[in-house]
Amino acid sequence: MILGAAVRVFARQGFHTCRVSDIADEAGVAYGLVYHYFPSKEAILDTLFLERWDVMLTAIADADAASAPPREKLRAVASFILDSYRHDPELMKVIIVEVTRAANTFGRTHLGKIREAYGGIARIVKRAQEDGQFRGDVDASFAAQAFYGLVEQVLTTWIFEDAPVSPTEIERVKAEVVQMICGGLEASASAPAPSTPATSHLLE
Amino acid sequence: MILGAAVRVFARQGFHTCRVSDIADEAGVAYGLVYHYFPSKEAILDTLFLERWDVMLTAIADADAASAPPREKLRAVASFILDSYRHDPELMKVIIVEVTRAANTFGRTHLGKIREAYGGIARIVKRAQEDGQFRGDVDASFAAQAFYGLVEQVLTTWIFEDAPVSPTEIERVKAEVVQMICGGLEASASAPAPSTPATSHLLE
Amino acid sequence: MILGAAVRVFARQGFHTCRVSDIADEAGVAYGLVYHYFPSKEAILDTLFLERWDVMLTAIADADAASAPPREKLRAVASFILDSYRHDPELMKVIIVEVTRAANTFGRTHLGKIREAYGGIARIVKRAQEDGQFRGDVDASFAAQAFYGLVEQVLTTWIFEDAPVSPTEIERVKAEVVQMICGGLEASASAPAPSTPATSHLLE
Amino acid sequence: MILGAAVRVFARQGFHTCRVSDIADEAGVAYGLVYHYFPSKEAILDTLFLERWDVMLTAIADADAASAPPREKLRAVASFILDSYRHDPELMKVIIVEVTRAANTFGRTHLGKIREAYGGIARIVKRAQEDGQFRGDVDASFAAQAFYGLVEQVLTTWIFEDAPVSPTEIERVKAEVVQMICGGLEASASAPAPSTPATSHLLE
DNA sequence: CATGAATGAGACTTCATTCAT
DNA sequence: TATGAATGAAGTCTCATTCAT
Repeated sequence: MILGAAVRVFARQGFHTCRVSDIADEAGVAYGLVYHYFPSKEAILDTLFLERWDVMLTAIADADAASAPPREKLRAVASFILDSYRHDPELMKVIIVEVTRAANTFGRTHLGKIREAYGGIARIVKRAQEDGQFRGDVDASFAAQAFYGLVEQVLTTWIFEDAPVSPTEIERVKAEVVQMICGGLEASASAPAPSTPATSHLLE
Repeated sequence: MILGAAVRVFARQGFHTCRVSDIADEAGVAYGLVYHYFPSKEAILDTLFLERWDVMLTAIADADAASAPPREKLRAVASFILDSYRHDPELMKVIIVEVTRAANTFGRTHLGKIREAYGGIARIVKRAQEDGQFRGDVDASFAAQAFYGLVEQVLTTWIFEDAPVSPTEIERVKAEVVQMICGGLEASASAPAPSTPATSHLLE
Repeated sequence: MILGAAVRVFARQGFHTCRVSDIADEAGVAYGLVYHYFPSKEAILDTLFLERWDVMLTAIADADAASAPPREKLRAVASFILDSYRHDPELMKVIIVEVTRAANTFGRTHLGKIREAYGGIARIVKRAQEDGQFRGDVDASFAAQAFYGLVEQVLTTWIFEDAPVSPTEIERVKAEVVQMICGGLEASASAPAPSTPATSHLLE
Repeated sequence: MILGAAVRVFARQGFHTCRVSDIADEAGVAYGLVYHYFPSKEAILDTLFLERWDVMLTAIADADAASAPPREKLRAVASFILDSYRHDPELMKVIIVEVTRAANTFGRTHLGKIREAYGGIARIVKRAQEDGQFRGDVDASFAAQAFYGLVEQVLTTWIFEDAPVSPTEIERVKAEVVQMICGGLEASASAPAPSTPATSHLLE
C-alpha cells in the first residue's frame, strides 16, 4: 500500500531527501502508479497528515467532553498521542518532523489544523480553571503550549534516538507528563495522583 | 555579509526551498563568491548553528554555575533563549526549524550538540533535586525536556505567527515558563516567585 | 462515439496537448476502450483525416468532371471546403492545424493525399487554360496553391477567431474567393460573375 | 549559439517532438546552459518568433510607406518574405509551422502580432483602393488574406518538399504572386507588369 | 576577491500503452 | 465490450557546484 510505504520512506529519509521512486520501490510498484493515486509527492504527505490529525482532534474533543478531572483529561490526550507513537512511530515521526514543525512548508499549509489541536487542549485547561481545579493566573493557551510542547519534545527525543520505546516507558511517561504539567517541579507542589490507563490511541 | 543573508533567506524560504543564488542575491554578491567562503550550502547552515549554539551552551553552563535558586537558574536559561529570539528571530527560526527539529538531516548531524543543551538543563534540575528544592520523584532529563520543549513550543508558535513579539510579552513569558515548570498547573501548587531580569542572551 | 469525441478534444486542446484519457472522458468511456478501437492515439487522427480527406478528393474530382465553366468548378471546390467548415468547424480545424500544416508530423505522413488535392485543383486550372478560359502564362500548380492557400487562410483566420461563422458570410466568401482568384485585384480586371449555390460539402 | 541550434532542431524535428537536450547537443553545450539563457523551451520559440516577426512588420510598414504603385508595394512584401525563406528556410519553417499555423499553442499566444501583419497588408490594399488602382468591391482584409495565404502556401509547399529553392525560382514566384493577386487568373484580366528587384528581406 | 557561464546529476511528473479482470 | 490499475520510458526543469577569467 502506497501510503504505508510513504510513511516508512518519509520517516527513514525525510520528505525532501526521498524520491517518489523510493516510495514506489518501498511499495513494490512502478512509480507511475503513485501518480495514479496522488497528484503529487506533497499530496501524499498532506493525506497522511490530515487523515491522522483529524483522529487526534477527535480524541482531544472526546477527552474534553468526558466528565473527568482535568488531570484525567490531559492524561487521555497525552495517552492518545503517546500510544499513537507506540503503534506507528514512523507516522508520528513524519507528522512531527515534516508537518507540525515545518514552519516554511507543510506546517504553514496545515496551520489551521495544528492550531485546532492547541485550541482543544487550551479548552480543557480553561474549563479546569473555571472549575477552580487549575489556578487561574496561567494563560490557558500558554498551558496548552506547555503540555503539547512537552509531549512533542518527548517524541522528538525518541525520534532522534531512533530506538523502540517499551510499553512500560510509554506508561511511565504518561504519568510524568501529567504530573509535570499539573504539579510542577517544586518540592512544595502537589503530589502525583494515581492514573487510569488510556484505552484508545491514534492508530488502533 | 553572507551569513547574515543566509539567515534571512533560510528563515524566509527554508533551507531546502532556497537556492544558493538566493543567498547571494540577498547578500548582493555573485553566487560564486559564496563558494569562496563556504564549501557548500550545508556548511553555511552548519556554521550558523554551531556558532550560536555554543554561545547557548555557555549560557546554560553559566546559569548552572551561578549561586542562585533553581528557579533563577532556569529563568536565566529561558531568558537567554527568549532574548535571543527577540534580538534575531530569523536566526532562531532557522536553528529551530532547520536543525533542532530536523531529525533526518541537520538534527542528526548536530545531535551531540543538541543533547549537550538538554544535559545542561538536566544538570540544573538534578542539582536542585539533590538540594531538596525540586522534588526527587521526577526524572531530571524528563524535566529538562519539559522545560526545553515548552520554550521551543513558545518559539515555534511565534515563528508560525510570523509577527514581531514585544519586549513586554517576552518578559511575561519568561515568568510564565518558570512558573509553569516549577509550580505546575494545579490550584494547590506553589505560587510564582518574583523574578530577576536576565542580563545576557544568545545574540548580544 | 470515440471519433467524434476525438475531434472535439483535438480541436479544443490540440493533438499534442491532449491525452488519450481526455478523449475517453469526452466520449464518456474508459480510456482502455479507446485502444479497443484504435491501435494508438496517432491512428485516431489518421482515421479522422483520411476518412474526410477522401471525400474532399472526390468532391474535387466531381467538380472537375462537371461540364461547367472553370469559375464554377473552382466555386464548387471552395464551396465544398467552406461548407465543410460550416458543418463541422472542429473537424476542419483539426485537419488543417494538425495535418495539412504539420510539416514534421502528420503532414509528412499524409503528404501524398494532401498533394492529390493540390493536383486536382491544378487539373481544373490546366483544363481551363487549354480551353483558353484562363490565361496560359500562369503555372497551373501555382494557381492551385493560390486557390487552396486562400481558402485555408480564410479558414485559419476563422479558426483563430474561434467564433461561429454565419451562412451569409460563408456564401459571401465563396464568391470572394472565386472572384479574387479569377479576376485579381486590379481595377482593369474582369468583374465578378453571378454564382450558383453549391449542393454538397465535406460533411453532409 | 543556442538560438541558432534551436532553429535547426525545431525545423528538423518540430517543437513538440524535440527535446531540450537535442537543442543543447546541436549547440554543443550542456542542456543546463539552455536554462541559463531561457526560462523554458517555449520561451526559446517565443524569442525566435518575436525577434524575426518584428522585422517583418517593419518591412511591411516600410513597403506601405514607399511612394510606389500598389503592385510594387505587394511585391516588396512578397519579396521580403520569400527572400527571408531563401536566407534561412529553417527559421521560416519554424515560424510558419510552429507559430502562425499553431492555433492551439503559439499561434494563440502571438495572435496579436500575427494580425498586425495581416493588417499591414490590408492597409496597402485599402490605400490602393482609395487611389482607384485596386477595385473597391473587394474587402481589403480579404485581399490581405489572399495575398498572405498564397505566400504562406508557397512556403508550406517548399517546406514539405524539403529541397533547396533556387534564387531563380524565388524571383519567378515573386512575380507570379503579384500577378496572381493583382491580375487574377482569367484571360481577360490585366497582363503582368515588369517588376523591380527587392533589396531587403527578413534575414539580412 | 569576484563574477557568472557552464556543467550534469537528479528530481518530479506525464502519459501512451498494456493487460488482467 | 468495457474498465482502470499498472507500467516505465521519456521529458522538462532545478540547482549545487566548478572554473576560467
